[in-house]
Amino acid sequence: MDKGRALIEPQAPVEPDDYADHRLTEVIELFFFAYRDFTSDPDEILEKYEFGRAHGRVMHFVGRNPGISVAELLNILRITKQSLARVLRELIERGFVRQEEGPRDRRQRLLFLSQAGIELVRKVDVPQRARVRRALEAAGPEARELWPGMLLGIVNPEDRAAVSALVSKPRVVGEDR
Amino acid sequence: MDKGRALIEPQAPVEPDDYADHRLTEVIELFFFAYRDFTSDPDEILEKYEFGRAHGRVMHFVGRNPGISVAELLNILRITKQSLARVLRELIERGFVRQEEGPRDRRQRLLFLSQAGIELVRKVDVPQRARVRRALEAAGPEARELWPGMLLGIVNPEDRAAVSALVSKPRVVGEDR
DNA sequence: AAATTTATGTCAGCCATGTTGACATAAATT
DNA sequence: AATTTATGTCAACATGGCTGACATAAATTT
Repeated sequence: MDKGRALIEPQAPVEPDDYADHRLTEVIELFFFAYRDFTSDPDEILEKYEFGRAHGRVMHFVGRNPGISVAELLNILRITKQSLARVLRELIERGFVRQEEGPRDRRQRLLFLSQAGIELVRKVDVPQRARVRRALEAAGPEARELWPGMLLGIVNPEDRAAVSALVSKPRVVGEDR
Repeated sequence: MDKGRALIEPQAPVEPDDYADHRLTEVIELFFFAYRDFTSDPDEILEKYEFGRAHGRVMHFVGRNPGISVAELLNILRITKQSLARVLRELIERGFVRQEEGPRDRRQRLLFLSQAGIELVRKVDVPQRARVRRALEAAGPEARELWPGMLLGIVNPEDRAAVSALVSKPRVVGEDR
């Protein structure tokens, strides 16, 4: 029903200003649609375990940062400790996450994935990674190098250094590949 | 505390497979962080009006597609009509959205932004557009052309045509620029 | 040693936004 | 005249956020 113009190469170039302006709208809307589908893969799998998106996020970041403290995890997720406590309790009770007393600071409860947790994270990652892989391949080699910088450009400037350090850590969960 | 490797240009190239594999993880995590900050701009402004993110989304897409039917809007948002009804009722009661009987099909309730709605959408858009503009500029001209295709590659294949048509429609809300 | 700060946990209640299921109405279509 | 479609509505429930108040143990400061 909606004809619209071609997405990648607009047929009739409009004025430069309008063009740049419209490109912003395009990216904003695509961001919404992309994220909507991007999150659907994990959701489906977690549902089978009676877990939600929040559980998936916690497991992901614990898996990527074994021994992370609760405070550090809170800083990544940007939620309150009360919100985290709920999902964390369930993950621990059901044996997907394990806590250890901090060796230096015994107040800390360092977080680790159990074997079950590692396996679930892997399972959740499969379709999501496949989705991103397809998008990277379709976009071509130049795009592959540009993706991370572009996404990082959306992040708040004051958080970029921390985010950059975090995402560039080598993979830990799934020592295989 | 976290050193990590440089994000954009890894210092020591690792094995090709590992590299590609890690790039996927990187993009997945960056997508989370980017979306987290991306949505924070609208949230702050809508809060002042005692509206939520859901109201913002409805106003955005109604503004972009004046005269859209409820069914079409539901198909964009992918939520249930009961969920939509709640926010839509508030938006209509408070005079940000207006309904008109469909001229051909009198069962339809076509949706339009009121003047107040147009103004609020513009207000909400300002920081979000600025954020994306900065990211586009920082990423360089090649990236600017690659963004939309890359994001579209994340969308479910069967929805791409519809999404593409939708986002490439010329701007309507904010006839100015 | 005592006082304070920090890391974490917990209880209780609230809010926004999603869900399902059932039913209602008017208009369009068969 | 019967059926389908577009929309709305009621009710109940789930998830994942939030605030505020308070508790405990360990580390740090005075």
